[in-house]
Amino acid sequence: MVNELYPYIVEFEEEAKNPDLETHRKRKRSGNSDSVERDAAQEAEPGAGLETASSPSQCSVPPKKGKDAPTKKESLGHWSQGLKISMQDPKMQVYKDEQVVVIKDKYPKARHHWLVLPWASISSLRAVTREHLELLKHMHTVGEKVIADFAGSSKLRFRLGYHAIPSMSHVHLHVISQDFDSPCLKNKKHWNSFNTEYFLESQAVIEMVQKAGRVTVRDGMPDLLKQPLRCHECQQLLPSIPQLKEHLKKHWTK
DNA sequence: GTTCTAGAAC
DNA sequence: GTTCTAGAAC
Repeated sequence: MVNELYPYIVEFEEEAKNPDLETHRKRKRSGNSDSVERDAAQEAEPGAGLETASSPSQCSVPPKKGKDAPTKKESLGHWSQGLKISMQDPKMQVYKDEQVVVIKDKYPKARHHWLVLPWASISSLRAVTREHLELLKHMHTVGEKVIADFAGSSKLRFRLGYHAIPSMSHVHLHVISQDFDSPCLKNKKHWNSFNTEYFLESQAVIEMVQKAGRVTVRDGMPDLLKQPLRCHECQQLLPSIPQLKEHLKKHWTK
C-alpha cells in the first residue's frame, strides 16, 4: 500500500551519539540558505511541497503561473519537513489517537521533551483559526497526559507551548521539562526560544484563538533569541552557555 | 532544525 | 592558548 503523502522512504541520519560512529563523523553537508524565518512568516500554501524531485509517477503538478514553481530540491527532503516524516514513524510515536500523535524531540533540550502534532496538515500557528480550537485544546490535554504517563513520578515542572517562529514545518506543541539538562541544549537560541516570550504558552495560544480567532505575535521575536542568558528559576544573568549550564545544576532536584 | 569552523572573547 | 559564539551551508 502506498502512502500518498510520503511515496518514498527517507532515511534519517542517526546522530553521532554512538561512540562507534566517531570515526566517520564527517558527512556531506546539505545546507540550504533559504531564510527559515521568512518562510515561517508566510501564509500556508496548501498543496505546495508534496512533490518530489525524483517521482516518475507524479509528473504533472499544476504549474503555478510561471514564477515560483517547485524548481529547487526541497519539499519533503528538506530538513524543515522532518517532522512530517518522524511523526509517521511508529518507532518515534509515544502516543497517538485519531487527532494527534506525540513523538520525542529528536534533539531534546531537557530530560523530557515531546512534540504533540496533529495529523491534519497545519503548516504553522499562522494557519490556525477558530475551527482548530478544539484540536489545540486536545493537543494540550494529550501533552498533559504524556507528562502524567511518562514523568508522573518525577517532580519536574513542565511547560507546554509553541515557538513564535518555528524552524520546522507542521504545527507542533512542545512539552518540555524545566530542568534543561541536556547535551542538545547548546546555544543562546536554544535557551531563549524556551525561556523568553518567544515561547508561547499553549494556554495563551488557546485563549488567543478563542478571543481573536487567530494567533498574532508581537514584533521583534528574532531579537529575543539574542537576549542575554538569564536563569529561568532565579533570574540570574549568566555570561555564557557553559556557565549557564553549570548554574542550572543548583536548581536540579535530582 | 543541525553541523562546522573562523575568529572574537577570555 | 583555549573557550565560546555566531553565521554559512549552493
